[in-house]
Amino acid sequence: MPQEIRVRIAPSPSGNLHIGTARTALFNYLFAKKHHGKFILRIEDTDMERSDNEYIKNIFDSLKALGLAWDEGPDVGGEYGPYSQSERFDIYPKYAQILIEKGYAYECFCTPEELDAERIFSQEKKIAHVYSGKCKNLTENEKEELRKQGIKPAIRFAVEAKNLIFDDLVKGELKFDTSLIGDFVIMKSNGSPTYNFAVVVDDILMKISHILRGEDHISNTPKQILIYEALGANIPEFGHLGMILAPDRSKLSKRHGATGVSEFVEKGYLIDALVNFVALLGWSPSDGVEIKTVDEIAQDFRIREVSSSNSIFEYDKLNWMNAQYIKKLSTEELKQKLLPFLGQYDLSELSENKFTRMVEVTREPLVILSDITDAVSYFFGESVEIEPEVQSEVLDKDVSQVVLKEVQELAKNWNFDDEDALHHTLEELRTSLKERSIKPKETMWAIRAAVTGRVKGADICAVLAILGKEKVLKRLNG
RNA sequence: GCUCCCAUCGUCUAGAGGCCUAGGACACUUCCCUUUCACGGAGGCGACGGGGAUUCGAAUUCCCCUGGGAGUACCA
Repeated sequence: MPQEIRVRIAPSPSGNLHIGTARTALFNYLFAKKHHGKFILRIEDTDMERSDNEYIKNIFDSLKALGLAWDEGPDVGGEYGPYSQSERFDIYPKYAQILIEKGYAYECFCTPEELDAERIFSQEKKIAHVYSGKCKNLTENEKEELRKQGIKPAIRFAVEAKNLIFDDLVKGELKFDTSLIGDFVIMKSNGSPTYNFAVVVDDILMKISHILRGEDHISNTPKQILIYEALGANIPEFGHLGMILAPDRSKLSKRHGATGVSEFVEKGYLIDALVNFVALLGWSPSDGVEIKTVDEIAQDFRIREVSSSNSIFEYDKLNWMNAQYIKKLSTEELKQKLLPFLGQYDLSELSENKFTRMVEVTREPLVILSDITDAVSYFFGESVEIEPEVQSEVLDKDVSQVVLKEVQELAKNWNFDDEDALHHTLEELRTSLKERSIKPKETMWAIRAAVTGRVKGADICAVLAILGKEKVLKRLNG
């Protein structure tokens, strides 16, 4: 690869940063990193009606959170700006004009009605719809006449019929018959460029060397290559990634849960886990070790080895990976990340030390951060809600009643400030009750059920110590 | 309809003619550990969509079918 490697991600701010866009961004970033190139962010906000500043901010924030720092972009600037398409409006007509002068484009005065009629006609004949090209050979006089009628022309690219072949970085050789494309519009009659034209002009001007994007763009590629050729520009390398599909093999949409990166974060997914997971959709590590940092992945990344098929977004593995990343967090880091999910509790009930201890003993089964909300509920409040099954399966049993009666008295003298001591105390309790043929398990369950209202949860000694004598006694008697 | 892309366990994938009685990860499952849940450890279940062709030999190459996906706009 001779020239400088320059890749870009060009999201359109019509929604929060989509997980699919995030993956495309990641692969571009990985490719740039691997080849010591530049990663560029360009905002395609041409469609003013659907663009929103709030989404631009979301895209910035999400990309940053993902750790995908861009070298050039709307906020940081760069040599080839501006990087917001809305600020580049005046540069497109110029290039359209050049194409007209060189005979690669022409003005089209067809009305939407005429165009619709053509389309319906081809549909009925069951052939590929191709614009007839009837405006291609309009004389100057005819054009002048049309203009006088007040018709504003669009500009169409005159497509030459030929076989177009290119070597896709992930799909391999791709072939197209351009006669099936038809002369397409590059400038709308309102003066704004169409997507296919704007991207090419921007990519040429920004010296983009490699275009890695979703395979939904494959059919745009021949049109774009034609424009590159007509403009006499270097044609970049293309690589089309498979799509990310929902488990039902349809397009991933809100119906399937979160689609935006920020939504995953709000649900309690760790951004590192998300990136790692998404990298594994299409890419696989050469050493078989799946948990890796972005830098490690970049070292090992080879675009030509990326899978060319679509992949399905399954939560099972994401969940597993998220749990792995949670395990790697220090308790201090975890405490900070957990805070947003503990809003409904009065944290002042707990000292800093007890709060830390609580996190330590409840973190093990966490899959997503928001799991903490439920996992920790019995630590707060004076009384505790007893689950119905716990009541009938445990508390109502005679053994439990015996145990609790015993404990209610004994606990008054327990040392709740020392977890180790508590541990010994309970061990003694188990052995002594065992002599009265009460199983250790039954002893522990009875206490756990009465104090937490559940049959599962954190180490019971830690729970008792964190709750403290007052709350425990109250619950034992409640 | 037309054009294009894709096709290995349920899912993500390894595999680029013999190393494959197809490997790994997640999920599922059995057992162990254990005061519960979980974690962890040791096993198990489980796939080359179908049919031709090339070859001594095909998951790997070619063709057809089937299935899935995408595009088909003066949207991006």
